[in-house]
Amino acid sequence: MEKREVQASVKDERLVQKRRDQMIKGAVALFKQKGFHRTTTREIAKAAGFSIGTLYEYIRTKEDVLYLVCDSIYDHVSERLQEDLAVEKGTLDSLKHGIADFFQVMDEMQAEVLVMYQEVKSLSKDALPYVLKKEMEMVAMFEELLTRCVENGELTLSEKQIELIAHNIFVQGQMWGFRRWALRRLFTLEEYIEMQTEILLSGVQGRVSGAVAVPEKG
Amino acid sequence: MEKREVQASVKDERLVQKRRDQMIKGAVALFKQKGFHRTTTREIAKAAGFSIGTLYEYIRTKEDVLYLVCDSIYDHVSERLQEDLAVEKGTLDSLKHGIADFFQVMDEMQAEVLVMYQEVKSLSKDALPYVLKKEMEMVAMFEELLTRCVENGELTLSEKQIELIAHNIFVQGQMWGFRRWALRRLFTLEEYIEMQTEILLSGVQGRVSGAVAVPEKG
Amino acid sequence: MEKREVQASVKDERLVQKRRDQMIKGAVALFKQKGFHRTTTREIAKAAGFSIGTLYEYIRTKEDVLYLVCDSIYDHVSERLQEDLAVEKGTLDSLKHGIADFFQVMDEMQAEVLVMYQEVKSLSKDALPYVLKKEMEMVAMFEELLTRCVENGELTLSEKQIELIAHNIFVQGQMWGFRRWALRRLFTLEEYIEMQTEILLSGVQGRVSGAVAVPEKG
Amino acid sequence: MEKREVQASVKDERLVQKRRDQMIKGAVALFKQKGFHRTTTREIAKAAGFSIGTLYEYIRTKEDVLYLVCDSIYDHVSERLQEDLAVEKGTLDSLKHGIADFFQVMDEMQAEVLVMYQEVKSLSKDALPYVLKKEMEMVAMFEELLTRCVENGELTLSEKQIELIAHNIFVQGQMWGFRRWALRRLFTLEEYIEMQTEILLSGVQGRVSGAVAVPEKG
DNA sequence: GATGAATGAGTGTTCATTCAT
DNA sequence: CATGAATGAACACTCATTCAT
Repeated sequence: MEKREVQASVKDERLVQKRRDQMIKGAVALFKQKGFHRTTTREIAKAAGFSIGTLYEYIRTKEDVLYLVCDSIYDHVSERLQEDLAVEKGTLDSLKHGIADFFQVMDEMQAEVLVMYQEVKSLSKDALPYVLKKEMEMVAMFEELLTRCVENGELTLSEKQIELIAHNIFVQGQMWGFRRWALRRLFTLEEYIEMQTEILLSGVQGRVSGAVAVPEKG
Repeated sequence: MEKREVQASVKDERLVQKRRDQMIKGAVALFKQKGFHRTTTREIAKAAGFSIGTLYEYIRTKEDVLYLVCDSIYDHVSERLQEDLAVEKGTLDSLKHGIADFFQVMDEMQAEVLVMYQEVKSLSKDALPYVLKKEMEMVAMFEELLTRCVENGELTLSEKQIELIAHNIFVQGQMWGFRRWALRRLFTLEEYIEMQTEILLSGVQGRVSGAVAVPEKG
Repeated sequence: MEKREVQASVKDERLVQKRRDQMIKGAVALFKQKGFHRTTTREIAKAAGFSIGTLYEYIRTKEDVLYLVCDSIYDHVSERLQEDLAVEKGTLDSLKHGIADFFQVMDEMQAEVLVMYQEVKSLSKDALPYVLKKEMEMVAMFEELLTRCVENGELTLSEKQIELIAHNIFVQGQMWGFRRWALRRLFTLEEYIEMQTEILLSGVQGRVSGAVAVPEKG
Repeated sequence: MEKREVQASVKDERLVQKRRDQMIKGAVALFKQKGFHRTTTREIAKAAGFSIGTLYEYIRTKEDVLYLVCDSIYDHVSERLQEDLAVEKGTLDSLKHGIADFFQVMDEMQAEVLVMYQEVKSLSKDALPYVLKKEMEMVAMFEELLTRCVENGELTLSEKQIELIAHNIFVQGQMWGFRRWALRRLFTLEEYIEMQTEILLSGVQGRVSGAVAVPEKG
């Protein structure tokens, strides 16, 4: 997908990237603490280590910062997931691995995910669709993983079920990020990964053998 | 739980309630449209049908409005769920019914849920814990439903599994509300309810007979 | 002509007028001193005797202040000129009287005229045509005075000459306002009025009979 | 008159002149379009064909650019008028020629004149008197032309009348520049020149003999 | 001499909150 | 109780100017 460009006055691309990285890092910390709206551009500049004037050499509006943050998050997550997809297997193990990886990234990037999750709606009508599309792409990665398993005969799932389960995985990943105040008291990340995967696959594998329904009938 | 009081200058309790209802109704519409931060107190007053001066007779700060909105939403949802719990059954059907009901409420109150979901973090350190506690109470209702099923022998689940699944149900309910831009294209509410329930229970029921795990072991 | 409305948040029309009068008065003084661009809205508010917040209850943008100033100037000048036109004479004396009156107003409103003259171009594409139209109306008043004299046989002038002379009168009036740094050293207002009128009419009357110069010599 | 110096860091005088010419040319175009205040130094630099850093090698403040522009305009106009004065005649025709020339320059340099006219007041207390003096010098040229005619017996005018008429000529010239939105619809430049000259001289000649109107009638 | 990244004081504008009527 | 005019702290954003390279 085409990158939605955020205009900078400074020409040196390397410098732009460096400054934006500083910016994003500072902004995430602030947004996490006080949210996008309660954070001022001056605070962002300060956290990034430069002046307000310099901040505006690299963005055009405050919203650009938010967009840059969201974009960077998705980039990181996508990159990680792509690695799992690269291994062309279609086995249950590769699926499990993908899920575990995703949950792990969500754990590592907890701050960023939280921010993104609560602030996307603040994006303009211009940037929102772009970010949403990125999200769909990530869901699509899980659809891909699931489809491969189905094609491999490891799972029996309808198209719609694949889509729903992909969404579930995605949301459960985010859930670990933004409900950690509740979940952390109950589970370690490893437990969470294991238990969610188990629930997911036990329900889903059951469909392979039709055995699930038996007790209900019996 | 103790109600966290929002102070009003007006003494007449009935009037206070009436005005706040007007206020909440107007505020939800506005928050849904433009979010808490982009909505001004003047707009809230106008949408509520009275002047800015009057608004401040019934609240102390803008944040009070948000708190009132959140509180009202939870009240509505809780009330609805309590009805399901009231019927002391512990059958799978009653669980299914509870889930369906919850998803339905989430659908009906989509606007409110969305608002609450994206704006809670804007609550002060004072109000946030109170709202979070309410959320825990709702999750606890599902734990209760699940526990009864386990006690009734309809399901076999550990304590931790109950808690996780309760969270899952809750999050999937919210998911219908705030991911509807993606889900609505794939499922009707009925399909969504049916499919999610199926996945949830097939995984979970499988545990009753141990049949699910077999393929994994084999 | 339709008044171009400047929107106010305050409803009480009388109050709006009062506050705007304060505002205009303060603004003219400031604009005269430092020009529109170098004057801050805060300064305008202070000069008007209220806070910056209050200022913005009566206008929407800084430019509104400029428009209000221009509008008010034209209103004052027009009003004064209308009185001269009201007396339906068409004599040379009535023309002289009109010119003298105009120059006098320009003298009295020197500050305002200077401001308007130097700052109109700062008006937006929205307000500018409206102000220009007002200016044309004022020129038209002199055309009217001149036309009556021609109809009365007091002067012999072509259509085009009437238009040009009307413009000349208008510009000479302004000239007294914005070139006073040079003119004041040479003439009193009375002298200026007398001499300009003489030049104007001697040239113009001369066309009728050539008699003009005679009485002066005699 | 002493040139008011604008300090430059660069020593090479030829280069300084070259860069400033580029600068003035670009600045006039921009000032005409958006006025002095709405034009940024960056825009000026860009229009001039070099960087902001370079711009500041040749001026000290933004205001210097305005001064340079004004100065350059007067230089051009003066130069042109000096040519007319050089021919030491003192005839009515030479006066007419001078007026026509001035109006023509005002037409050609319309953009510049407009700019200068509307922005002089933005000059600092330092530069303003200098520019005003230049203006007086130009008025003085017309005084000179008129005085010669009087000395030659072609006109009969008092000192004060000479000064006033010189001002009138000057202002009517500018008027063609900054009121062209109104005048262009009524007159061509040629018509304007002819009609203004006629009015001016008929009034003024009339004083000599009262004969002015005669030829027209006869 | 030329460049352009960095700076931060300053600007127009908004909006939660108060309080006299 | 209700109103809405008044307030001013706070904010996003701009731009003239500097200076290290």
